[in-house]
Amino acid sequence: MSDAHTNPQDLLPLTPAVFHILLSLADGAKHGYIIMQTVDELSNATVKMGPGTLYGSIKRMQKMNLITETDDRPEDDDERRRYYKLTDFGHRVARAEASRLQKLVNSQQSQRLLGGIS
Amino acid sequence: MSDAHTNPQDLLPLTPAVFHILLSLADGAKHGYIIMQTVDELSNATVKMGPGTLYGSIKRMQKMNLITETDDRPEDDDERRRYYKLTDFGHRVARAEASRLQKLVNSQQSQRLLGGIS
DNA sequence: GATTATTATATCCATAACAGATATATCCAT
DNA sequence: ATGGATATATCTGTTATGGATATAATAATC
Repeated sequence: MSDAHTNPQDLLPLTPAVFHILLSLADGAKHGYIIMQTVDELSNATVKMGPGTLYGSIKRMQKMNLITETDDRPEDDDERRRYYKLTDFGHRVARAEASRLQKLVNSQQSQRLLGGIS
Repeated sequence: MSDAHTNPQDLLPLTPAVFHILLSLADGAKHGYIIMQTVDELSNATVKMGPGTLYGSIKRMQKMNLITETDDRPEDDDERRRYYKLTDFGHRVARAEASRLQKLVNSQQSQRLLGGIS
């Protein structure tokens, strides 16, 4: 569709909200409300994602083909819930962003702050 | 002034622009134009910070007491240049943000993307 | 069974952050 | 002296975010 020829690098850097949503979906499909809670936990309550940011981001991420809605759900599940999962492309983009951040925090400059190097 | 009693954690998460500027100042005072170039290099040209973002961020960061302007400069230096350095508070905040990101990329979810864990 | 709190999605609006264009002026090399 | 790079600064439009509000279904309590 709109990816395939798109280099994941071209989407970097991701906005923090988008990256956190991708991260929370890394271990499987989730619905919006759980995504919010996961982000809260994952970030030790540092990142508080309100509904505006969440559902707005979800819409944009669908257009970018980073995530798709899935019908896969448990039986007798709350029907209000809408589940989303990573696309292959979304997975590649998430990996690229994780890698970018990893390099950043492992950089000379970051290590100087954290460690430190003299 | 406005910090001292402020917990660095309260300012997290930093915006990417602010964090990159703090990072670029981690090894010493720099002037704006060099900060821009440093950010470009530091991010492997992924983050391109235009003048609007740079000088706007610098203003905000001064108000937040993350950086201060310094008179310390080489002799016969281009007088247009304005040098900025980290405050102690800015240093602590930068360290806190670096630490937060480090935890994030070392998290279960990130490792799953990068590695991976099954 | 009625009532309340929680879960869940969605939109709206004000603000903040950002990207890019424009402006201005100095420095440096040719 | 002319032109290109350096350097700061502001302005404007766009995007992202946070928080409030709305609505309704589910679950818990009484």
